Amino acid sequence: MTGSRRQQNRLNRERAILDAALKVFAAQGYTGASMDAVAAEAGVTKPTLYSYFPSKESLFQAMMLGKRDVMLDVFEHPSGDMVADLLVFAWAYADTVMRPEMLSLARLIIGEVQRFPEIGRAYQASGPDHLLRGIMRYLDSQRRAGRLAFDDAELAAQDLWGLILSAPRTQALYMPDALPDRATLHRYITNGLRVFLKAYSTAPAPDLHQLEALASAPSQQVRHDA
Amino acid sequence: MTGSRRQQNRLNRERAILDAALKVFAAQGYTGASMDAVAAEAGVTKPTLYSYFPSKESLFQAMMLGKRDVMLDVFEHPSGDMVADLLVFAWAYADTVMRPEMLSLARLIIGEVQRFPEIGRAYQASGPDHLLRGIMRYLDSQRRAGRLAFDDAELAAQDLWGLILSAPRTQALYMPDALPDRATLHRYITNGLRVFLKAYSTAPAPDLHQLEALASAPSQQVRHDA
DNA sequence: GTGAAGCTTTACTGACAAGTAAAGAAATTC
DNA sequence: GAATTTCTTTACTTGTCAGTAAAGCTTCAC
Repeated sequence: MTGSRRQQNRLNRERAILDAALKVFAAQGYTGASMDAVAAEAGVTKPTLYSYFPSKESLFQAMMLGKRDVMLDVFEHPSGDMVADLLVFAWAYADTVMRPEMLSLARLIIGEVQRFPEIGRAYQASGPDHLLRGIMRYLDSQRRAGRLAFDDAELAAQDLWGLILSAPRTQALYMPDALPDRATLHRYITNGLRVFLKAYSTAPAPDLHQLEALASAPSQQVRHDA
Repeated sequence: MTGSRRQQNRLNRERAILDAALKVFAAQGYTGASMDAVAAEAGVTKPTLYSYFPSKESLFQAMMLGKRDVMLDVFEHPSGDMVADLLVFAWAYADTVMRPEMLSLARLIIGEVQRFPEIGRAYQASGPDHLLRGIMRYLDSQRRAGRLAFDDAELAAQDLWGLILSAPRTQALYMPDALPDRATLHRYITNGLRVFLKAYSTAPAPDLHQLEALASAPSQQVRHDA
């Protein structure tokens, strides 16, 4: 029904190859990764690999462009409680972006962006920019509801981002072996939201108290595949 | 006086080699860069290169560890006007960290950190961490003077950092061809400081007016070599 | 079942890069 | 100013990797 058995095998193998490519490229970098290593990791031999992708470069591009992380549309279902929404978003975002594989992918993109500028642009558009637009829409809705006050939604969204996770993420990029634990993330998130609300909330101070109570909310695992 | 002519030549050449190594490694990555290319860029041949550094790896490490950017001690000479100090700092920091060579270096480190973890740690310690401690000292002095209020100086310093430059810098890492112009940086800096002061300043609002007046202060070029 | 098609594998090629040996040039010492 | 030492270069070796040609196997059609 879903194609012949041959085609099915082909698709499975293609996926296996792409997964292997991600693994090997992320570990070794573009130039450091050998096609033999990718083939071995995928359980395939090299000419088979070349029957799926005509060159190393095309494999890399296909893998990267297919990997655009579908950035959680957490704000699609707002709860009506802004602080709770922001906390859910913050944890979902942290759980996505601080995963070791995601950090490896980011390192790979950053490291190879001079060689493959399109990949950097594509990632920026489908990841950060997409996320930013989601935040902007949500913040705007809260502004219309009178709960937030700002002129420039883009700046406000970037502030939220920067306050919550820029520090631990930047650090994680430089030090893969010292990923922050959940208590540390909690500290960043709580503090970041407090500062954000202090700067942008129309309520004088009350909603800050929710933060401590809510901060230890369960952290949802979030899907992030292609 | 400063050693024999031979030794002098040797030092000059070593510096030329290190400069060339930075250039080539930053452009091609560790695996992508060839020792021939480094030698050519330095105006030397390969065996000469190997007489200075016994291997590609040792050259890379020597180059990177020597390159720790001496992060501006802007806060060493506070003016007494906190908003003016913060603006000077923000621009000095922006001028250092957003330079194309600095961004290339950061990309190189991030891209190779899985291969050379010590380099990531060394960079983190001499760059961001060193800077952070400087900011903390300054913010603490302002808190003692009653102009700022916060519990955790480290979080406050990271907030300042994150608000001012995390967005343009992150974006620049992914998109080397689309560096923000000075007007854009101005926008980030002004907004970041406004949010920071709103969250942390003890003054209700007055000092914010200075921002617009001062924001277009001349941007000092800052030295940043090893 | 048998023939034909396509896919996969073993085995190879050409190019390039890290690192080196021995010849050649330059500077310092007496 | 000549001998020696040190540094630099030309020319090479070894290994690795991207990409490929031809042989072998599996799957589907009839």
